[in-house]
Order: sequence, then C-alpha cells, then structure tokens
Amino acid sequence: MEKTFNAAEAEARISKLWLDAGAFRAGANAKPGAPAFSVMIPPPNVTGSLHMGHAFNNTLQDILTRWHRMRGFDTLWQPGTDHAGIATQMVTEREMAANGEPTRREMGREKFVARVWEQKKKSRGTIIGQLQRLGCSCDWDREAFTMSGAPGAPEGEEGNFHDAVIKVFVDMYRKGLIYRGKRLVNWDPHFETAISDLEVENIEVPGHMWHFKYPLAGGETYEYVEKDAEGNVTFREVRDYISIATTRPETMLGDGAVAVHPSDERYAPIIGKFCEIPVGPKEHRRLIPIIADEYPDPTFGSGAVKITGAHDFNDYAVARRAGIPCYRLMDTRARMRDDGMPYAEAAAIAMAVARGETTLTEAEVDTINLVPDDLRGLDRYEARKRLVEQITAEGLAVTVVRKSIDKETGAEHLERVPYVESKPIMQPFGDRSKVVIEPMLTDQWFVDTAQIVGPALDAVRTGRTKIIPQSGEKTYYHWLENIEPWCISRQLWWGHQIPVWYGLDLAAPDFADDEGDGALDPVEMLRLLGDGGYVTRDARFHCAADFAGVAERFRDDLAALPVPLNAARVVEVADRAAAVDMLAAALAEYETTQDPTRLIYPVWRDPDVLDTWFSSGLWPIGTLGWPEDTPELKKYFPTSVLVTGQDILFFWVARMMMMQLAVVNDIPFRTVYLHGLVRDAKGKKMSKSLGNVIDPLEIIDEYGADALRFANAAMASLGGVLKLDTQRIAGYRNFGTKLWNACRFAEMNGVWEGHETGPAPQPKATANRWIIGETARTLTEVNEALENFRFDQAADALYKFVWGKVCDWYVEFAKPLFDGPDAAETRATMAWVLDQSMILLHPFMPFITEELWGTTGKREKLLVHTDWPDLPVTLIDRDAEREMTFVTTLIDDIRSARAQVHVPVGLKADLVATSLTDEARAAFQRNEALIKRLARVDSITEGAAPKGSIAVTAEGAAFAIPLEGLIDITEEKSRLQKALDKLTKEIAGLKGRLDNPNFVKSAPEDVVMEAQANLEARQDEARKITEALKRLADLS
RNA sequence: GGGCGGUUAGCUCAGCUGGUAGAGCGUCUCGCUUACACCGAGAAUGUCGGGGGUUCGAAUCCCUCACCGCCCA
Repeated sequence: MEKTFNAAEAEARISKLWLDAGAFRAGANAKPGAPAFSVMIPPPNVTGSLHMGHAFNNTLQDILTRWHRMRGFDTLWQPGTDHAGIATQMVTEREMAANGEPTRREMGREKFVARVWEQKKKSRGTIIGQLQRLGCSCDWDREAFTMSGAPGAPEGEEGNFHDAVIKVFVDMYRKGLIYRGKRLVNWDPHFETAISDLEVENIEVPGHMWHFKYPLAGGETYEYVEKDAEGNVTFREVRDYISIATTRPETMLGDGAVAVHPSDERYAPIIGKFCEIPVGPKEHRRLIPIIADEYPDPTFGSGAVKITGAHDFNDYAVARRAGIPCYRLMDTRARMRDDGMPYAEAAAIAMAVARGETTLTEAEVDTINLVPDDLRGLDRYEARKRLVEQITAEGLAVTVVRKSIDKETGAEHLERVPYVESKPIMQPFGDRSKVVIEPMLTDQWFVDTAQIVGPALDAVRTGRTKIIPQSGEKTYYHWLENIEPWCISRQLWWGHQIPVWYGLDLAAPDFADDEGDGALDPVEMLRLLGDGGYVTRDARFHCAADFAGVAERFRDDLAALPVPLNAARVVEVADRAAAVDMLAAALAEYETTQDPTRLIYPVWRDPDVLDTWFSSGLWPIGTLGWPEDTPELKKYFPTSVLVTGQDILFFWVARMMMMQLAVVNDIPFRTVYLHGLVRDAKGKKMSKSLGNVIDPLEIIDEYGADALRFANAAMASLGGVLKLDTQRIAGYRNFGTKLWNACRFAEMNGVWEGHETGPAPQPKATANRWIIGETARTLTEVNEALENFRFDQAADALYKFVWGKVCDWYVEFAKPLFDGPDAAETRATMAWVLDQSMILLHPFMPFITEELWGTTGKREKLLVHTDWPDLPVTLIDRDAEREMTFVTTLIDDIRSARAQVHVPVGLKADLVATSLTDEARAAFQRNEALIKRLARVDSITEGAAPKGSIAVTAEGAAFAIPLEGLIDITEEKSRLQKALDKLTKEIAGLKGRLDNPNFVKSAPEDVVMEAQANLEARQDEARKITEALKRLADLS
C-alpha cells in the first residue's frame, strides 16, 4: 500500500466501478420484502453548476441513502434537474448575445425554445457530473427533468413530466383552484414578466420623501387644527389644500383618491370633498375624492395618503375597498405609457368616473393612459424628476424655512425651500434581474392557495409530515396561515405554456339575426364588429390539455349562437390580433358565399408559461411517472425524507405539500430536513463580488471528495449558519489518511492474509475484547445519530472511534500482542475492527473506504452493498472496559508526569508500584507489556517509593518512578501541588454538597451515591499526592 | 413593526429531559519510538452576553435587557 490514498486517481475509477455494477439503481441491495426508502433530490437548475450549498445538501442525502441501502432497504434516490424558467432563459440569452446570435425576439418563440433546449443539453452534464464527483449515489438511469416531454423537446428528452404538469393545471382549473384575473403583481421590468412575492428581495436603499399640496376643488378651504395628547390646540390655520407625502411622485399621475384615517379629526371636515392632483396640464387637472380608510397611519407624515391602486400593494387594497379605479401608468419595461388616446381625452374620462358620471370595466380602465403627453415614453425615474420640477415650479411643493448666513455680510437669510426628506426606504428588487420591481396591474393566473392550504397545514400539525429542526414548523405555520394567492403565470417563453385558449366573444347581447334566415347582412355584421362588439370585448377562454380538448368546448359555446355562427369551425391562430383579422375575413367571405361550412372561429393560446415552482411542486409524483400508475409510484411515494435549505421552505416545500395533497391527496414526504446556508469561514455569504466563493470542485481536487463530505457531515448540526473552513476540510482529509495507515499497518502485520468478512471474533485478550465493545458502542451511536438526522454527532462518534480509539490505542496495543501468544486472535480482531470502520464510515467517506475494502481482503460484494452491521450490545464487555480505562489513564498519567518534569522522551524508566488493590494488581499484571511499551517503562517492581521519584496515582494504585538526579524536584513539587490544589477544590465542592441536608434529601439517590464515591476517590488521590509531596520534602 | 434563531476556550462549534463545561482547528513545548510529519507525546486557555428569578443545585428552566443573524412587513 501507498502511504496515502490518492483520491485524484481513485475517485473516478471507483465511481465507474459503482456505476458499472448498477450499485445505485432503485432497489439495489434491497432485502426481500424490505421497506422502501426514497429521497427526491432538490433539482438543481439545469444550467447551474455545483456550489457549496449543493455539495452540502447532497452529501447529507447521500449519507442517508447509502446508509439505508447498506441496511437492505429498497432504496431510491431520485436525481434530476429543473428547467428554471427565468434563470435558464437568462443564461441562454446571455450566451446568445455573447455569440452574436440573433436575439430572442428576432428568432421567434419556436426557434428560441429550440435554442434553449440546446443550451439545456449542453449544460445538463455539468452539474450531474459534479454530483457524481461528490459520490452521490443517485439512480442516474432515472434522471428526470421538469420539462421532459414538452412540445418541442428534442430526442432523448421524452418523459411525461410535461403531461403531469398540464394535467394538474387542467384538473385544478376545473376544480376551481386556479383562476385568471387582473391583479397587482410584482413586475420585473427587465425580464418583462410577473414574479412571485418570494422572488422579490426587499432592500433598504437611500431615498427621498417629497411633500406636495393637493389643492381642494373649487378653491374650498377648511380649518386645519392640530392638538396635543391632552386635546389642547397646538396649531391652527386655514388651508385650501391637503398635504401628501410620497417617495414616488411619478405615480401621482395615477392617483384615484386621497385617503385619511376615519378617526383623524384634522381631515374630518373634508372627507367626501374633492382635491386636485397637482400634475399635468393645468386645464386638464383631474379631481379625486378624499376618502376615509383604515389604512393611513395618522401619526405618519401628514396622515393623508394618495391612493394609486395600480402601482402600490397597499393602495390597491384601499382602491378595491372603496371602488377607486386603478390606472396603469407604465408599460412592461416600466417606462411611462405611450399608448391610447391623448391625455386630454383620457383625463376627461377619468374625471367623469371620479364624479360618478360613468363607470368603466376593468378592460376599459386599462385603456386609459393618464400620462401627460410630455411625459409619455419616459423612463420612470426621468418622469419623476420632471414631475417634481413641475410641481415645485407651480409652488405646490410643501416648503420649510431654511436659515442661511451670508459669509461676507454676516446677514441672516430666511428662504422657503421645498421639503424633501432624505431617508432610507425599502425597495423591492427582482432576485434575478436586480432591478426595481414595479407593482403592475396585469392579467395573470393564480392558484387559490386558500383552498388548498388546509391539508398542508394539517399534515404537519398532526405529525404526518415532520419538519426538522422543529423551529421550521413554526415558520411553516406562520407562512401558510397568512398565505397569499400564488401568481403562477410568467411572461416567458421557456417553460410549460399555459393550457388555455382564448376566443373572441361573439355573444353580443344585442346581436340578433333579424330575419332569422341564417344570413348575415351588413347591419347584423356591424353589431358584431362595432362598438361593444367582439373586437373590444374580453375574450372567452377554455382550459384543456390540448387544442382538441378546448376546440370541443368552444364548439359548445358556438352552438348557443345564432345561425350561421353556430357551425363555425374552430381553428388555432397565433394571437388575438390574428384572430380578429381572420374572423373578419371569414365573415366577409361568408357574406358573399353564404357558405356556413367555410366559416371559421379562430382561437389562440395563452402565451404565458407556468412558474417554475408550479412544475417543481410536482417533483415527487412527477418523477415517479404520475399520472400513470407506475410501480415506482406505489413503492416510493410518499417519499421518506426531503433534505433542503431552509430558504426554500416556502418556495418549494410548502408548495409541494399543498400540491401533492391537492392532486393525489397524500403527503409528499414523511420528514423534511431543513439546513442553513453554507457560508465562508467568517460567516459571510459566499458571493462572487466578495470573492469568497469556495468552489467544491476545487476542494475535491485538493482534498478529495471524502474530506469535503466528512466536513459537511460534521458541520450539520441542527439550525444555525454553516461556516466552511478549508482547514477543517484538510483535517478530515488527514482523518482519511489515518484510517488508511491503520489498514496499511495491518497489512504489514499480515492481518489481511486470507481475511474474509465475518462476524465478530471472540478473543481472550482484554484489549481485543475492549475494542470489539467500542465498535459496538460506536455503531449504536452512529445509528442513533443518523436516525435523528444528527450527521454531526455521527461524524463525531466515528472520528473519535477511528482516531481516538482504534489508531491511538488499539493499534499500539496490538504491537506487543502481535509478538505474543495472542497474535492470531489479535489479527482476526484487528481485521474485523478495521472492516467495521470501513463499513461505518462508508456513507460518509465512500471513496477511500471502497478502495480500502477492495485492497484489504477477499470480498463478496462491493462495500457499497455490504451489510450494515447489527452488533449486539453484549459485545460491550464491562470488565474489559474498566481494565482498559485503568491502563490508558495510567499510561496517560505516566506520560504526562514524565513530560512535565522533563524526563527525556527516549529514557526508559523503572516503575515501582507502591500500593495496589487486588483488582488493580490483576489489571496491571495482565497489561504489563502494554504499559511498558507505551509508558516507556523498563522494569516493574512492587515496593516502597525510592527517594527522588515522581509519583503517579491511579484508581486503586499508586506508583513511583525513581529518577533520582534526572528530574527537576522543584518542577515535580509544583506539579503535585497543582494537582493537589485542584483536588482540594473539588473535594470542597463535593463535601459542601454532601453536607447540605437538602441535597441529600432532594437529589436522586444515584446522584448522591455518585457524589459520595467521587469524594472518596478524590480524597484517596489527595492522600497519595500528599504523601508523595512529603517524601519530596524529606529529600530536600 | 411582526416572527424565528443565536450569544460557551484565540477561531468554528457540541453540550438531550437541570447534577458543577467539551471537541476540532489554531497556539506553545518536546519528538525522525519499525502505520501515518496529512504524524506522535505533552501543555495552556472559559465569572458559558448582562441582570433577576425558580431550585439543594442553572450553560441548561422562567423573566428581562443588550447585541448579532435570518425570514416577513
């Protein structure tokens, strides 16, 4: 054997060994009739690459998986990747730009989607290969993808995940769990799509708060009065305006009202009156009502809030309550709108609405563009700047007096300046695009989460699904109990296109075939096409898995229409505009031909795709073949454990819970293990800009996958932050080497000759019996730790056992034993112990252990499939344990004493036993050889302590090491005195407790007994040390 | 502002249902003792964030304050 394990050379070879053997296949190594153990990998982004978070997360999954597989469970670790809509589209577009390829829009949707598939194929291997380098024992043949089987999927991307997603959408739609609506959503102006609340990061940035005057309509005035807490008037003035504070002046253009709190006496006189928005051309100023609503905080700002329903979430709620129209001001890129009728006309309509003279449908409101002509098409921030200038120029900014002193004359100047507060404001940013999110009123699809959240909550409340650590459950409840509707439509091209088709609404209420002759004359036609006709009316829509499905439903709609429309043929076109054109052409043709068979009814598909989390929400059933009733689904669902980051609890875990329960009425997993974010050694988030990113592949290159894995396991205590330190990884690489060298030592001593794995031997020598017991104890610890997901405790137990027990002591004990009569049983014991070490370490360090397994003996199976031991506790031999504790502490004490009084390490000393109980003598005699070797002792005698010796005590024994002339007497005195001081303190503490009648009375009996025994032992030791000190005093 | 978590040796962290503090790394001293210098032997280091309470006894339970982190507003 080499001196160290060559990870770089061996890992690829061992990986291949496992893969060629099909070692990771679902059910591999399962015992007949064994229970299933299944884990779904949190699918990484298909274009992503492995970062430390993945490495950590997947190490834990692999440990669980390998552990269960070795225990004979029917094990499946399901791998796969996520199509990651926005991220993948972004990556692809970026690469296309870098290559000088045409843009997405130039290409068109179909070509672009094909291009993304190319990208997917290209990058898919990256992260999968990286997971394999980490040693992940997924069933790679089953690799899944959240868009497999989607239209346009190339060869090799078959599968039915797409079918599952579409089926779920259709089913949920039919059950009324999914609806479409114009709602305020988080709009990402960079990607020009809606995103969910969870994809928004709120960050505090420096901002400004402007204060403006909204003049009351018709020059009305009121008395504005401020009072203190006692009701005394502190300020009083007659005002003709209401003061409004805003951080976003550009949204003033869309104001629909000003709101004040109903209890706010200052504004009570003007509730119900109108005020003017101080923006836009003077002659077209809009008036808006002053309303009462609970939302405004009377203590904040002026207490009055402008209500811009289409651009603020709070305002939106107020607007809905009060029936205030929400005017959209921006386009998809968050520039001020530049469409629709001129401002003068739009403002006039809005005025009429505010006065209650007319009402508009939602669709009609959306056509009203209230951006003044001079601001149309401007960026939102440019528009803000200009508006502030315009309002200030008009004198409608609230001002404050500023005092300045002229440096030359010393004269005081008082001037009024606009009141602009500079203060930090919370701003929403897109987590991918990093641009400021704009609340935007758009048509979107929503899951009515309120309807499906109940079972997901119950599953955790009743314990059917357990979340670890438990604090995760609290967070889970808190979020789900306050859940908002989930916006699932995204204005992207890469994803599952929503299975909804739209058709023009031909059921104009005033449309009739006057003559009842089935012939459409121009008059009748005009009713269809004219004002209020299908061209402007909202579309009708139907949902089905495919076009054939919706066509049928549209035919049902048409059947209710008069002749000849009822016979129109349903065809699919690109979009609404195409449909309008085509229908017009078809009607025109009908007019001349009067041939109803040639009438067509064009429908178009919703261009939006589904939120990625909607599809990954089906990962547990989708990867197992649902909606088909596959054997895998029967066997591996619900899954056993989900291991994922706590940051993903809402995004994914909660949604999987809701969706699985809604779709198949079962929990997706029995246990959810949540872990923290991996950070650098100082606890900082790893980020490219900080330059503190640790690349797991570089770590694997340098230290080996096993070292990284063991470090991950050791870090995995419950809760908290995970700080990754390369020094620690190096330490665990050393740990692997330590085991390696123990096996190498065994090899040199013929331990492996003719060795085969077998049951524990039954040796006679105490050291051998002891280490077998220690092995059994460690197994219990590891099992218990893993059952409780305490990877850190399992790793710790293994580290202490292999290094602290096997290498530090047992290997040393074996050296003299190999030269004595117990050599054969010692070889057998060592072989067995090292075998167990490899087995127990395998889930944590699969490469080095598999390599050792293969080189050290004749093995029936690969280690990956070797049985996890089941060792009876009877292997723990209490007598052997006591005896070895005596021996090891004695050796430790002798070494320590020697070192402290500077006895040369190379010197072999004599040892005189000055007092021994029978038990101590027996233990001592049986292990003489070990003590001699490890404590560097030459000869052993019994007798009185010679002059000038150092004293060592042990349980039931006292020893002296005669070293007259060699030792530093002062040093020895101070050593003993120090020990005595410590003992005295302990004795005082123990005595104090035992002398306290309350302690003896109320403490449990065994605690009292233990304290008593402890006191006696300490006192005995103190006596021995005092004697030794006395001898030293005599000497000098 | 609301919720969750944390504060233990120089650093990173263990410490379960209360019985009087541990590990790894780092530091220092010594050592080429025939598995291993990715090693061995030895050593030092803590008013367990502050205050109060419950208890015979508190790092551990309760209250409170301070600071830090995360999530949601």
